Amino acid sequence: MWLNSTAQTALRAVLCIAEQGDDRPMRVDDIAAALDCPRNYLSKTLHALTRAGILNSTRGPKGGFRLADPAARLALARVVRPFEPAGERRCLMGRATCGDAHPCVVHHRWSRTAAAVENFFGQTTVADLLKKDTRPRAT
Amino acid sequence: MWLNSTAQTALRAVLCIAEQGDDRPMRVDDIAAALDCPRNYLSKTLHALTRAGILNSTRGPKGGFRLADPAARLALARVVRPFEPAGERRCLMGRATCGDAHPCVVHHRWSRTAAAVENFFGQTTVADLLKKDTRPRAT
DNA sequence: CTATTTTATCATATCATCATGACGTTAGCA
DNA sequence: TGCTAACGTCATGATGATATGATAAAATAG
Repeated sequence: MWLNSTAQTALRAVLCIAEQGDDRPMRVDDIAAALDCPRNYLSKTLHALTRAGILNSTRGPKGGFRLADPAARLALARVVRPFEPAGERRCLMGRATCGDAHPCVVHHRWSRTAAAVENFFGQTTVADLLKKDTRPRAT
Repeated sequence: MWLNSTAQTALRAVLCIAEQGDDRPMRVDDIAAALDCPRNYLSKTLHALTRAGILNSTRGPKGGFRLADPAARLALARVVRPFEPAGERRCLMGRATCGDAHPCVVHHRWSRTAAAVENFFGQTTVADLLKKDTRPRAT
């Protein structure tokens, strides 16, 4: 609905790594198996997360990926941002110049809702998602 | 950010038609000129809006497009819905089975925010956007 | 009926995203 | 040093969204 498939995979991969909590790095193949997603494409995605400072990668035997920061410090926004289209548009109608100064017709009505969404991604951490919910959960 | 370019064009086109308020239908070429967008692609988009019951089209001289319903009855959700990807996903992580019964790890946290967004599109009408704002506006 | 004006549709091109497979690079270990 | 396990990257293809141009179909005017 709101995230492209690469961003979804990134989120799921980060959760997968955070979930096992282990100190050992987790291998691409294991993550790919857990998520049931293509290995090489996942590799590229994980590498992008590494460049973004969200994961650390180590090569060679016993290598793999682990979180660069504790899950409680990792907001979903950081995980998702590297996979958003280049010139991330804030304007619902795609106007380049839209802002508080030169708003499009929807700007003032939309900006409250948009802020709520940004707040969700900015405030929710990976650790939050690992906490057991009151209801049963999966993956 | 939230709408693909076709949906943005659809919204702008509907606003353009609603804005002139005139009883005469508005021609594709005029709308395309107003929005500065490709004529034939816009034609397809307008035709999709017609199939969705949002516009009426008439062919031949004096033909064109006009709103099927008064702008006050036209929620943004109706304008945008025909251009959303086929199997519209509610789940942030793209899980097919995600719902209140079998939630993914983000479901309960995300659903409140998602509801706010749906509420925005469902409650805001085209007429709302035509009202003058307290601040200066454009397009 | 014919010409003109307009929407409707088709075939095709272009581009970004998603995905695959092959190969290169680095690190540990004996 | 040389083997092997793992990440890193490149070339290429598949798919869907976006866009263009040509042509068909409908309605009006004369």
